Amino acid sequence: MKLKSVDISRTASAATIVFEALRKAIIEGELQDGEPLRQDEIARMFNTSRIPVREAISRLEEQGLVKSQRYKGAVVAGLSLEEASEVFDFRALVECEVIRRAVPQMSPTLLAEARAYCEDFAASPNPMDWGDLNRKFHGALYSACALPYHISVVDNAMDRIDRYLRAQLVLSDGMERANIEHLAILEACEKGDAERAAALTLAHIEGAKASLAEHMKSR
Amino acid sequence: MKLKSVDISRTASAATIVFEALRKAIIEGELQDGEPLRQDEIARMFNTSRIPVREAISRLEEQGLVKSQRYKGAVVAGLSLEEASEVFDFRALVECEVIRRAVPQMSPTLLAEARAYCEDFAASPNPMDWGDLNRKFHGALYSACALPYHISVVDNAMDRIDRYLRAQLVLSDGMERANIEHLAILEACEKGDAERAAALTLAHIEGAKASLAEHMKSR
DNA sequence: ATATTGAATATTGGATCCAATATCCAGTAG
DNA sequence: CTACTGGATATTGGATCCAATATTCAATAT
Repeated sequence: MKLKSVDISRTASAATIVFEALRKAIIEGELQDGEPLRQDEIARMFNTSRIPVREAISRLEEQGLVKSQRYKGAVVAGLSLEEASEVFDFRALVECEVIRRAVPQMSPTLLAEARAYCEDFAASPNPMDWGDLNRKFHGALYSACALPYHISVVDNAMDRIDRYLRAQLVLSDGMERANIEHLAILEACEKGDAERAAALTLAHIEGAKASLAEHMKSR
Repeated sequence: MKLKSVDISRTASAATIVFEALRKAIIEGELQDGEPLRQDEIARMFNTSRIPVREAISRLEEQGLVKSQRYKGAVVAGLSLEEASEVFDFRALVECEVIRRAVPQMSPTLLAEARAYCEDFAASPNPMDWGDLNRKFHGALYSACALPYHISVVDNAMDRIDRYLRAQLVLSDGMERANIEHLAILEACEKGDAERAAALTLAHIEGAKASLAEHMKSR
């Protein structure tokens, strides 16, 4: 039978739609740290009832993106400088290993894809897109490692600090340096030098951590 | 005012109680891989409605302990050998770093506590307790590292493979070897030798991985 | 006998309603 | 004027009901 088929059983429930929208709003920084999430208000915005909203919020809490207190509601979970630093340390540990194991398995197609994201990142005039393209670039490289659990954990770590990185990319000269470092990482990958790619990734993450620490302290 | 006070706002909701009970049942292997979780049945067991049960299940899904399909329900998420192996590799990476950073900060009190768990583990006649005491031992050592995010991530990784480890501890001679390795790790910690503790932890985890692989292949 | 259809049942997803708790504010005592 | 009390309002947690989908199984056609 010739028919463009779709797996209907995987269509999104209302709860999933709300979850993804809230997650996006949080990691992009559209919802401020500490901002309360009112079930009623969100339900009205999505034209649904509070039940799927509650499910979405409880999932976000499990992901560490919101904190809730019984009968008081949920607020966006912000990170202290110490907490954010720890997440960076964690990323450094895991992402270095991921890219080390990814490099030997990168196909030319994948490298071309990563290069495209890298160039988009450098060329994009819209700061709102930087965070996305940054993640797409790194994600493309990491995807070659064939370690789905590692990648899912890194994604969650990234979710927690994404909004701070975005803010900092916009406010400082972080954009320029990020771009130079991306090119260096990409080059190491293209040459098949896993150790160098890992070392550069380490520097990239530690640099971002230091820069963010500077930025958060001054605030 | 002298009064033994309790923070009532942190008392557990029905959803939390169900979540924790299901989580425990899954990681202890009481619920088989692939076993469906019927909302109605669970609700009746806890004498509540399906609403908190659904919230519990959606949290479990976010933790990766169950998988659900729209309108079909949730089942306990089992791991293939490859998936389990990846989780072990991840644990090796993170737990080594955690114990390396924990060793310099271990107080005599903490070491005594860890030794107590270690001895309980060795002496416990009840296989049902082994998994618990094993986690308490490692958890006690790790708690000194003051890296709460790392620890929470390790906990989640452990949740995913706990039931397989338990089954294997019971069925093979894993218990004996685990005990010897625990003592060696503890000794390294007491001597303040972080690198040795990390190396022993690595061997401990890789040994468990190999042993589990053997066990899963034969099944 | 096997495959297909359609009704009956089971199960999940969501809406609405009620109860429990928190928050806010006016009133009152000191 | 300040601190406490009590009620009005807002918000969350849970129960019940309804709609949408899946599953099972009997009936039927080939």
